[in-house]
Amino acid sequence: MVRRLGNYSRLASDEEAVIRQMLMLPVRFAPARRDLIAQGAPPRAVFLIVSGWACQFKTLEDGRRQIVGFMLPGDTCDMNNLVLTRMDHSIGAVTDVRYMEVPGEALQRVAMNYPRIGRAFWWQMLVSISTQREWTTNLGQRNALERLGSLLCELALRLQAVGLAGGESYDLPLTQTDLADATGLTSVHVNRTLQQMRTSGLISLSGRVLRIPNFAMLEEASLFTADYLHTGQRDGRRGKDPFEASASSIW
Amino acid sequence: MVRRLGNYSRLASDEEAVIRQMLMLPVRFAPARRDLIAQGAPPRAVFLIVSGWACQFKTLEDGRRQIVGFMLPGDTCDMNNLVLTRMDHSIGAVTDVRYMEVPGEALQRVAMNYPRIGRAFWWQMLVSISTQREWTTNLGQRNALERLGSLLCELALRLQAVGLAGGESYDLPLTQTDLADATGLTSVHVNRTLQQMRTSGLISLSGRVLRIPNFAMLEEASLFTADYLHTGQRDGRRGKDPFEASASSIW
DNA sequence: CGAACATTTGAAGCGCGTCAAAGCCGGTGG
DNA sequence: CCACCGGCTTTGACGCGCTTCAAATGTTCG
Repeated sequence: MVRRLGNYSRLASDEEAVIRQMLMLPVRFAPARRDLIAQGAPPRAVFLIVSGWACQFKTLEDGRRQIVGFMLPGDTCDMNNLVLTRMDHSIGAVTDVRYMEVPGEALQRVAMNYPRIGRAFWWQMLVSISTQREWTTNLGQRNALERLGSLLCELALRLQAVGLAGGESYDLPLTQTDLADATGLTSVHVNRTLQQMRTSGLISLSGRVLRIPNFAMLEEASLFTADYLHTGQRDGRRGKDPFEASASSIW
Repeated sequence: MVRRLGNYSRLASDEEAVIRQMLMLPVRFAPARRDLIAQGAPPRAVFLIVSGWACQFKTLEDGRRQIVGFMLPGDTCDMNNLVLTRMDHSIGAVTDVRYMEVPGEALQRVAMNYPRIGRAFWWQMLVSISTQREWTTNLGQRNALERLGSLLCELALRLQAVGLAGGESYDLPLTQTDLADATGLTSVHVNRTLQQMRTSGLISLSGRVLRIPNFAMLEEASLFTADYLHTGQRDGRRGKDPFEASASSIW
């Protein structure tokens, strides 16, 4: 689960041990659709997703809702919690979620004492900013098909990075309403656009299984490039999954 | 200029001195519309804006452009540069810009040795994530008037935080095309929407001077809330500018 | 004074939203 | 095992917000 960090900075075994040590924490549970923490609440810790999907979202006064990011297993929320005094967004469970609440001090201490780990935290935080910028661009410049396509590409790569997407398909537990809230569209239009993507062979989606028969084709149709995920290539390590071959075209 | 940091964490005079020391760097210059650094380039340092406005933007393959944030005097870009290997966005000068390139190592060293300063950096970074989330929401959920209104509110508060907006007006060097690229609209529609905002008395804008006669009214019309800027209230210090009175209603 | 650029205006069209109703489940209880 | 229910998906008709294209009108600055 916390191989996420290993993705960013190669960790020695003692460093891994320290992390595992830090994570000797009770595993909490939230059923689907329950909030882990709500906008406006005082933050209490850093959330680490153990299993299931969660999402970060903001709510406007009149009820409109924007999902600003998804949290997959191994992801942590930003460290908002260590410094700021109020949550400016909520974190909600998409599916049943098992998670931990890691005390800020523990994180800070470990990050201080183990520079490589600290560096991994930094990396993670920068990637999350970068991703947020990409979402901004997604909503500002892309049309419905491109938005959905880009989102599905991002999820594919992120899931695969934690071993939850093999081959060319993955489990997509989002409803069309979730997709709508994430892409700034209506669920009706998401539905129609997904159908269009199906008939043009970009994806197949039934039940909760999404299949992307030709990743490169979807990337192109969506104007997706994976650079913003900064899937580290600094030390020459790359995955060998079929997915990645095309995703890494720009590197 | 770097009272920005002081906004986040009250700094002792020796800490201020250290920062000033670190900033004994040549002041560089970029004319309006020139890029400070381009997407794809290897990052070289952290940019600190001394005077003028810059913007961060992403460009899609087909030329569409999304401004993902503005950098005002006193702002630094994120520390992308210390960790990641490629810029995933460009930084461009909106007006003539004077700026510095602060070496990553210097920043790191200072942040390590002076915890309060380090904390201020953290704060700044978290605020920038938070702002990016707000922009995502802006583009995803708000209509043209609300998007423009929210942007103008944000700029008002940020300018005022560095002493560049007094009373109820400020200098807005953005063209309508810039506003369009930032809000995901076309410049034509920006134009029409601005007119509507003028006739309804929300703003007056001529030349480069923007006036917001009634900040609270604009906030309400735009569904703007300033919480995401996290203008620290942790130690009871608040500004006393007329602007702020209304902006802080939710606190 | 004239070129380049920013703002403004008009007319026409399309992408996406809205509203509403109809299928399609999976789950629950009798 | 079936009846029923609530939530998700799908479909249709219609309308509006915003885009597109094009041209006119400032405005700035060499």
